[in-house]
Amino acid sequence: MIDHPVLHRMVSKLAQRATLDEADREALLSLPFRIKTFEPSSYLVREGGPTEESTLLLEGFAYRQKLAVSGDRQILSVHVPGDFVDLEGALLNVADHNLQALTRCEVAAIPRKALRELIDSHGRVAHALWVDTLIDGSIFREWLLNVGRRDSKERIAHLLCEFAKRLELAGLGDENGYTLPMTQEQLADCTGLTPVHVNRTLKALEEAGLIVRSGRSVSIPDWERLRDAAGFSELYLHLDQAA
Amino acid sequence: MIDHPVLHRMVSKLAQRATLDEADREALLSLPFRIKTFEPSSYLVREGGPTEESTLLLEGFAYRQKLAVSGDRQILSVHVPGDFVDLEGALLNVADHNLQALTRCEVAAIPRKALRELIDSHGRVAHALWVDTLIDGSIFREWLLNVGRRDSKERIAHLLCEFAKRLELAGLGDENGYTLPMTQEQLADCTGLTPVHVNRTLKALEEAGLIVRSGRSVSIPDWERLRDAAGFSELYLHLDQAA
DNA sequence: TTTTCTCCCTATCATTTGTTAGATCGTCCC
DNA sequence: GGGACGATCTAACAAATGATAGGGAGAAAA
Repeated sequence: MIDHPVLHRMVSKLAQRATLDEADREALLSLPFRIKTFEPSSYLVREGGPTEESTLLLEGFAYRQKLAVSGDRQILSVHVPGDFVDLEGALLNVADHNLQALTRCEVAAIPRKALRELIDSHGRVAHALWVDTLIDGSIFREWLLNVGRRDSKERIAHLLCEFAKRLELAGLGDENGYTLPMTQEQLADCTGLTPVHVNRTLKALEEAGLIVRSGRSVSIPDWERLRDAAGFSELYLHLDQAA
Repeated sequence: MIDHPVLHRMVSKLAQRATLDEADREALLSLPFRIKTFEPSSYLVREGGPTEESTLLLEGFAYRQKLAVSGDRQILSVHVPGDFVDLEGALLNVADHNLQALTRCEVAAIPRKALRELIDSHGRVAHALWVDTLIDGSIFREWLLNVGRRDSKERIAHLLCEFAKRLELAGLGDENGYTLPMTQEQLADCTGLTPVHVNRTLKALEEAGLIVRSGRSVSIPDWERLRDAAGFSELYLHLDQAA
């Protein structure tokens, strides 16, 4: 067991999702793992591949994606440090999507077997992890609404709102702004748009005074206005999800 | 406890997802519940509302949906008899989406409290139910890809392929065809299209010989061709997911 | 039978978004 | 400094999809 600050943050996050006693925390912290580093755009997991390990993201950003037969890519979710990505891997036999590094990132890779033993022996930990996957599911549903039924401005604005909230939780920004670790092409793949149109849309949002950009930093002069333009409501993030 | 055939089908489905012993099955079958009937388009659960009960769909079809502020609706998933819908309700404090009856349907409504006790006391049952929610999550991801990165023909074709597989599993159709319980407007809300365009697209699929329609029955003269046109691969349904 | 209602279907036109092709800008590397 | 590179940004045009409007068919109700 190593002593990485993100590990502790992860444990406190889980502790909000189910009542964990000292033994539960202990069991979580003594999970075996290997530290691995991935370069930007390298694959952590491939669709159709076996699921040997789950990964706790320690540093950097990663995303899940799937490819259409046309080769077009859809980004399914973006993960920040502290996220337990690919928890499905412990329970499902085959990966149904790809997991790719967004920035250079460092992860703790936990063997499937150890994780399953933890789940089988520690009901409350299993409960907390389950809630984690349910919140992931809620975010997928919101993205589905985003891509299916919002126009490009709302769509991008919504994504920016979600990042603001989630980066704030991860201690990497706040409602006033943050540094977006994505290219416009990746934003396009999150929203089902083309890079050209993302560019147009960002420009339009900026002209409307909803955001101010400088490089990849986004600042949000008026959170309420951006939120309203996006139709954003944080309900789906289940931030209240205490035990 | 009543003796509904769908209950037993549900238990065998779960038994494929984790090893369940006799006590586990017994516990599942003796969950308390109330039988309720819902008329088409009535709400079983409302977004933002409390989550008092989870519902096992016994007969009929239901769907989850969310509304954009514009009033546009996105259908998130469609459920068939035997599906344990709204299992999130047992673990999350607030519903993040609506659950609506597609056809007249009959459900067993299980109190949140009883379900949580079952989960806490029967680890293997919890495991099986967790896997169920993970497969739901996988389907959300595929829908996200569908809506985000497939054009209208592929999108509709993909939806028709998924229904074929899932209705087959529920004993309500097969790869040769089935009766679709949805209007074109609802298909539009599943795919992020407009009803007019769904109509055009269905016509185009029929003219291409990929499907034959008669009322709401769809027959599939050549499964391989439809599958290829849709870019459909059943991997994401995790049909293999045995213990 | 007539009425009413919902759904299906189509035509026409409008709009959003996509495509293609480059120009520009900053950074890294030599 | 001078490329080389990836990312951003723009313009002009094309294509897919949306909006509006209404006809028609079938089922249920009166």
